[in-house]
Amino acid sequence: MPYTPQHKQRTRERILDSARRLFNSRGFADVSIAEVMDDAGLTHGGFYRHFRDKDELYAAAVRRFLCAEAPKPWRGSRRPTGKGPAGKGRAARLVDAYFSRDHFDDRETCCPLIALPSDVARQGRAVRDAYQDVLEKLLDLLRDDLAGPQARERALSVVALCVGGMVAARSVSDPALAHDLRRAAYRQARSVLKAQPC
Amino acid sequence: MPYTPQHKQRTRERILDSARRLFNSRGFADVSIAEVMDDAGLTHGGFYRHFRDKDELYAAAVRRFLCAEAPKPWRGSRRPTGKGPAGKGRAARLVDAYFSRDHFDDRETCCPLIALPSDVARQGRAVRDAYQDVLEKLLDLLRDDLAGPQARERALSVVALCVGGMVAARSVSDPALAHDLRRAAYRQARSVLKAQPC
DNA sequence: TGTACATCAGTGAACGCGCGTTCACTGATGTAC
DNA sequence: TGTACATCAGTGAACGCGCGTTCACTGATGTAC
Repeated sequence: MPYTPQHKQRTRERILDSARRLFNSRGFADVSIAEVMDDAGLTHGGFYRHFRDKDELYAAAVRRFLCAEAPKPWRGSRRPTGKGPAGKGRAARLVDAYFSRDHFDDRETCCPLIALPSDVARQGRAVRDAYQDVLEKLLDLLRDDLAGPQARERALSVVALCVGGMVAARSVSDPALAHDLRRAAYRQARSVLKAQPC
Repeated sequence: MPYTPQHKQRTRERILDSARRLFNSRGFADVSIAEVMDDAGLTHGGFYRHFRDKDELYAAAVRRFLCAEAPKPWRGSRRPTGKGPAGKGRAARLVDAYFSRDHFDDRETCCPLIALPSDVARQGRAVRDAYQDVLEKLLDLLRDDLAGPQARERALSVVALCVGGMVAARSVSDPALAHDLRRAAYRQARSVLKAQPC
């Protein structure tokens, strides 16, 4: 058994990190396998030692966000503007980070939920499964911090606000409108988190 | 002057309708100019009598949704489940239609805001301008029906819920989760419409 | 009214290019002895 | 401990294909006379 199994796995992870960044910023169709391999420091021919085809790479790259150590916006970085109220819950910190300017600007390592949704909607089951895994992870993190019978419903609304606020803001050309969309969705999400079932 | 100017414009509109449906359901990169022209009953060579390049077609196809006579979900069709309360406002009827099962299933002639957002986010200015025009149209329709200083902010939140709820639901593989996302975003949007600033 | 003409929407062959995928190979490395 | 070997991760040329775009052309039609 030449090379250790760890060697192959590390290479695979390098390929996935490259794929994740390239797909996030340029989409599935506009990124070639050769580019991904080149970015990972390899040549294109070796690709098929690691993945069956380009679709399998896509699904694995979407899911990679979960495995990547401490995904940026989910680390609970603090709110960019001023100091928030003390004793903020984990869900609130997550939402702050999700709607942050940094996360908006970060096209490469941002959450795939906002980088790829309409791309993914047209893909096959494997890719949508991966997208769903990421979405459910976000949902769980939010729901853990909410109480009451409406917890899941409220968490689902917040997910919709996260995805919609960010993805619509990115698709619009006027930065002021983008900012307003992001802030309005953010405030609404925060208010859903705070609200007793009203 | 052979052919009437109307002749050329009608052809252009046929091309745009084909492009809109094909881009909506399969995205920008996966649809070829030849397919669009073929769908419009033409051959590919004539394309450049109508558009400078494929990007210009994309921008025009996104905007086409506004010109298309009575865009489906915006016509204020009634809520699919039961009879809503009488005297429903235009914004409420719009939101009902937007989140309807029909609109969710309609990949071809649905609103481009949910069919293309992450695609558009990676495109140049012209395409994002077109996307913004559609988004602002939706925003205006909602805002017209709201009052108070928070009207714009609330309308922006509803737009984020529309886009996020629908696009996330479409990108997920489990139909039950898709349904829950769509319903949660829908209820939240309705509650934002109803709410006095709370 | 009828005819010759100019225009230009639409045709279809051709172009260069980059893609996903295959495959014969190379060479670094863990294992057997 | 040292060496021969088998494995298989990685290389790079090659394949067939479809793409966006160009261009010489055709032929339907409005206009001038």
